[in-house]
Amino acid sequence: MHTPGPSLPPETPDSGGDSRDARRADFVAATLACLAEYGYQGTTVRRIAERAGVAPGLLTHYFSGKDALVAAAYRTLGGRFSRHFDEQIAAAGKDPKARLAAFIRASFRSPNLDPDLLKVWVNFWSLIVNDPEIRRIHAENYADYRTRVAGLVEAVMASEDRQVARRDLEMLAIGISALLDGLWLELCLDQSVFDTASGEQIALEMIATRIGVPIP
Amino acid sequence: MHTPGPSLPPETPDSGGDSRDARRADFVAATLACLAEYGYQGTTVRRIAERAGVAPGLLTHYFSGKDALVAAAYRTLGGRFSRHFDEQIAAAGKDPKARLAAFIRASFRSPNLDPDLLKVWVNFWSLIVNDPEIRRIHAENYADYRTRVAGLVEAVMASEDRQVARRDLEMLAIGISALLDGLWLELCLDQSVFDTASGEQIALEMIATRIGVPIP
DNA sequence: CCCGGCATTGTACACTTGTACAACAAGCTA
DNA sequence: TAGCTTGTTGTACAAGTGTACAATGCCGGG
Repeated sequence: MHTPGPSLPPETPDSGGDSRDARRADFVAATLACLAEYGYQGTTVRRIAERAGVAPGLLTHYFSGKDALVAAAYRTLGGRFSRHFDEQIAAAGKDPKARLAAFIRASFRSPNLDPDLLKVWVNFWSLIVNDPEIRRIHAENYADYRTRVAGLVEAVMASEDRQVARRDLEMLAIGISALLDGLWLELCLDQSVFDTASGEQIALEMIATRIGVPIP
Repeated sequence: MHTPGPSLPPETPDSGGDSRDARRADFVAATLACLAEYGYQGTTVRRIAERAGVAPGLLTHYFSGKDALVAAAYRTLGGRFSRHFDEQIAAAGKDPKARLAAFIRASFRSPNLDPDLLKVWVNFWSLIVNDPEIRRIHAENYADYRTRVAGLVEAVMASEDRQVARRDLEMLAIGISALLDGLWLELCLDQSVFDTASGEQIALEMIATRIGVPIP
């Protein structure tokens, strides 16, 4: 799957080389695939290695251990989501309402709502509770998320000549992200009750009425 | 902790006796305690037995295996929550708005928001994804939950002489339960961002504006 | 009083887990 | 080509997993 040899020797001590990062990315990809298919319980070092097409022992050569690999996978997935949101918002142009709508819709469209990714995400949620490192990453992700939501809402309000107190904006952001998380969660646990299109509509309506501004 | 001997021999084949149920309840309690303290990973048969003050081998005498015990624990916890909701709603009297408010408030008050119980709940969420039996139980719980929410909202609307289509009511119930679940989730993952009082307020405001009726 | 049937114990078993490590392969420098 | 570094393998190891089971204790009914 990969040419084994490194093309260049490490130049600086910390930038461990490009091929090394690519190999680490392979491990992360294999880990996410295993989490999606087998859950955290079934995501063993051996299965990850098998998925990556390498020997189990190689893991400790690229990561300090399984925990570090899982944390890296969580970081990667969070970054991927974040980038997806940024892209969709940017693609919506400059109108604040369109940007908020694009963000909400992005929460229910690929690659975010790939059922496999949802399963992975729920697994990470359960890890947050007990693993301090994963919790630290979550705290960052969640803070970024709330900041993003608050910014989008603030822009919409400003465009309507309405001022919102900072604290109200924060509460609003918590409520909106909770709604999206909750819809996401249930959609992940059981996709037979409602589908992504319904989830999108529910979120749009609830958020629009809450901030008192119709969203296109 | 328990008198070991059975007080009465089994009368009928299926009602296996009272003491037997009590013993099973002990196991369930120990399992929930372990889930809260160590997470699912750390909830081993040996630790459960230690918590219950019995030998590990006794588990298979009361349950077909660890999976069955965990499923029983999930069922127990869901039932406990459900009962808590019923009580709080009933205690609120007959006014539909007061009843809805009581339900929302109950979501953020003891025993529901005991941090330990939240940790347990998140662990179960991650199990739903991969365990069919747990998923089945969740489907029941979630259906009951939505029915309850829909009923409360419908009563409020009726008291305001407003009719809501069945499908709109269902979507409303999904949105409200998603909001509550999302707030619950974040409150569980990281209690430093907002507290239960804020969560309660956010939920009340968001739901009240959504259904267009102020909630006391 | 003894005895049959439970509840309960402690342990053994087969298996899986994450990690460590000696050995081999392969390319670059000199 | 020799030597060195690095990637990679396969396996071994200790620890821990859920479960099965013979043995023990203890009670109530005859």
